[in-house]
Amino acid sequence: MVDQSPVDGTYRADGTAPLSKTRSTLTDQIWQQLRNDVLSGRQSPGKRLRLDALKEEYGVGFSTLREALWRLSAEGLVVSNSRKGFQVSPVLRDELIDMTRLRILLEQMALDEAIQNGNDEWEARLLSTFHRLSKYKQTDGQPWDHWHKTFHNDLVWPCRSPVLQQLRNQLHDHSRRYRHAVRNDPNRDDLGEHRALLDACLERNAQKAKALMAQHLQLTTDLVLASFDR
Amino acid sequence: MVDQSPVDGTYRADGTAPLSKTRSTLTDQIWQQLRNDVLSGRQSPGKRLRLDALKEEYGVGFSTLREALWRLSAEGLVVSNSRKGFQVSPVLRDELIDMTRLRILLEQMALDEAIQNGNDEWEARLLSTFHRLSKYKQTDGQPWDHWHKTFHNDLVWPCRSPVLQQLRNQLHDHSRRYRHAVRNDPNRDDLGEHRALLDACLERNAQKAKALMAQHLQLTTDLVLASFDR
DNA sequence: AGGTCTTGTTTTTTCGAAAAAAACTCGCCA
DNA sequence: TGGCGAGTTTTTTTCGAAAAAACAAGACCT
Repeated sequence: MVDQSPVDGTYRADGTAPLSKTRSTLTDQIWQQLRNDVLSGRQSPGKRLRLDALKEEYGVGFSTLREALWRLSAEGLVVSNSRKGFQVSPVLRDELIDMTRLRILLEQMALDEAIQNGNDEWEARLLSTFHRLSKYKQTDGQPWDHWHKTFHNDLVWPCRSPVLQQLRNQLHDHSRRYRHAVRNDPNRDDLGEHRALLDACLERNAQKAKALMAQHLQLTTDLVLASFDR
Repeated sequence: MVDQSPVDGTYRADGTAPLSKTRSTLTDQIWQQLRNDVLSGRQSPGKRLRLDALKEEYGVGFSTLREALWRLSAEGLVVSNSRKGFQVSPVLRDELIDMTRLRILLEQMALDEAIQNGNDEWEARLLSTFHRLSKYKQTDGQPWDHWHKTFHNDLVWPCRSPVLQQLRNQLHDHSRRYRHAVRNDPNRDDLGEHRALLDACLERNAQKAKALMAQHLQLTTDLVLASFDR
């Protein structure tokens, strides 16, 4: 169970890795790129991933690609068809429903514990991240995605269960693939929903926060499902 | 999120893959072998995995090994230290505690739904698997591990949530690494605990089953923790 | 002694070539 | 028409060599 978010949590618009003492390996970089492309929908669900084509596209050798692909396949973002190459995991209506149900449960669990343990630093963090999130619209793509994920992570920041955090992240990332499949509803008040969550946390009102979280996740899912059925 | 149990669920004492139309790839086989060795403790926690040594030990080339290792690293069974090779993930007291808490919750959730949906086929399956499990002792290693996992999977077989099943399996496998770290307590009644779970399910007594499950998992954990502190 | 520079050794990372499979083409036949 | 099979092309899988990085052992300096 490796933490699957960028190592240091910093966000860079161009996707470059931050400089550090030890340069990261190529496999790592390509993994990150591919992962991002899959999550953002640039590599669309179900698409066959031919090694030759990827070699061109990402400018690296076979082994590097295959290492990255196996990694993604263990995460479930890519499926490997024995001896018939790789393919971006398809999106399935039922999986989305199933996943959302689990997500709601896990997020609520984490939220409960977060609100129990929350302190000043938490509040500061939340406000700061919310402020940053408010600068972007969902249609802004990458930057919005980044701060959105960060905000949701910050919401449950005081929850001291790495395993739970890990599972949350796993499901969050998977959901992103679905979210990107649809154009966003223009008369939905995204920011408002997040502000409501923020407020409930500042009030330490666990019941309210959990209810809002369920609504928030369910609403997104319903919109995606609606577009599925068209 | 790929299902991480052997593809077809059959068990073979010698660990050979079942014959099928399309032979599986070498990477797949090595992944499975390495995975098993890590879970069974044959490759002990924290151990540095040198490529050269593995090349000898498993008789395959670099790429094959690295693909398998990356896969395991995505599952969290191995950690990759950028440019400093791989190592079996160490076991951590806190992680075990954390994981157990989550496991209890997920298992209970699944159990609830299973008991709701359970039917005749379920009962037959459970009895059959329990019978097979009863033929082995925990010290028998692989075969016991196999039927033990199968039994726990069968307990929640009617739960129709692939995502939940997936997460359960993930945590179950991880726990196995901890379980194997200790000699089993001789005056613990393993089989009895499992029979009690079986009975509660046949009675469709969800409350009882959930309580037993919590006890079952917690007891194992406590034994492991005790040996940690020595 | 403690630090650090140099140099040689080990280990990991990355690449492209060769082997092995799979997919495709096209002619043949029923 | 539709299925079968030989031969060809494409694509994947596997390997070992070469490059790059990490590590270890002394030599030297303060």
